Amino acid sequence: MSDSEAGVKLNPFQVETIALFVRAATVLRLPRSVAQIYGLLFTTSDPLSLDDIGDRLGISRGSTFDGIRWLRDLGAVEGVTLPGVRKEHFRAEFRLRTLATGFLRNQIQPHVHNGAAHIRQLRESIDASSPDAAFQKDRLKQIAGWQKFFSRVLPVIKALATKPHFPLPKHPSRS
Amino acid sequence: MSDSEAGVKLNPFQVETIALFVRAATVLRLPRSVAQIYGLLFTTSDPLSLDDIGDRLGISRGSTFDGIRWLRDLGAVEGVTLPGVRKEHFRAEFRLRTLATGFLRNQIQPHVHNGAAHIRQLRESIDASSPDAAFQKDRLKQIAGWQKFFSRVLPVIKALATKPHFPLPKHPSRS
DNA sequence: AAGTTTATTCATTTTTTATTGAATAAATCG
DNA sequence: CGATTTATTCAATAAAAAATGAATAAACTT
Repeated sequence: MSDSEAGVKLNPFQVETIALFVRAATVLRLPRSVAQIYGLLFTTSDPLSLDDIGDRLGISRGSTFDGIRWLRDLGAVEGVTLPGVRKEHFRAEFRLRTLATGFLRNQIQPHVHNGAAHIRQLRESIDASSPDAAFQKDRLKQIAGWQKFFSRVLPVIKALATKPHFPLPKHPSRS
Repeated sequence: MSDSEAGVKLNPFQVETIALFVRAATVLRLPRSVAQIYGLLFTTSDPLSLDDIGDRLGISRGSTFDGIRWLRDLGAVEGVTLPGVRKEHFRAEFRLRTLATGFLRNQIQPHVHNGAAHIRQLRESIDASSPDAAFQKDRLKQIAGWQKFFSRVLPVIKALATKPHFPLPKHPSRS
């Protein structure tokens, strides 16, 4: 579906920002609608309802709901209850630490954790009496090293995302 | 397609390892065949030809070729010329630094780089005379901050992957 | 409680992505 | 050189993922 239909309800800044997020989502292979929804909320100062969102983006009720759920699970969107208004409304969370933490927690961590169990299983598949055993043990060691790397690098990334001024090569300070 | 057909030509360690890589590829949303090929080469001590690979995995010539090209572009596989053998053969590269560097270079860096140009374009979409201008400038600042974060965090990951004993910053408890 | 609005599910359809394999090109050999 | 093997392309097909929207459930109102 073209964006032109939705475009009439969005200002140029929103159109451009949403396009940027959609490209980013493509890189991360996340659903387009998720990026659209986040982009819309990110560029809208007041919280929006599900209907508001679907209406302005021209996407279906189901996609809107699924997208909001995905974003909320991640911590990228939070629901707000407006006084005297029944429909739940939503607004974007955009602190880097929250986004990074949620993404790592939901999308990455589970797999890294499962990986440890799979490595044990891998070890058992080696036939010690085979002439390949030495070679296979070597490869297994390699995989275990990768696993270790990932389990250590994730907290570092998390820490970097949390600290606004993380220690790195000197750079011109912001004005 | 089921793996059973291919399984008969693979030992248990290979079957398990390939399954592990296929799962990892699913997380990274990379094509299954790429993971299969890498897994096969990783668990085979001697280099294999395109025909060897397609034959043992039960995948087509085209997929095999595409997968090898993808892996070779990344630096995860290297071609070797065996003396007196016409067909080119391939073997897996598995140093973490090479893999990480290649992945970042091919899959991530280009987009981060393009991002900088897109942010400039975004700035021009703000109508300074609109009442939203201040809000939009604020959001733009936010996006620019993310961009900065990514452009700085990538080299760090690269560095961590390169050093076998990387220095884990003693980060103070978050507040 | 019934009536109404809002939230959620999920079987179907659409769209996107990956795979196939026959056709073509390039390389190598006698 | 022509014959043969190997490498590469790409249009067609299959498989996977995302989007749709009508149906159902839950929440709220009077």
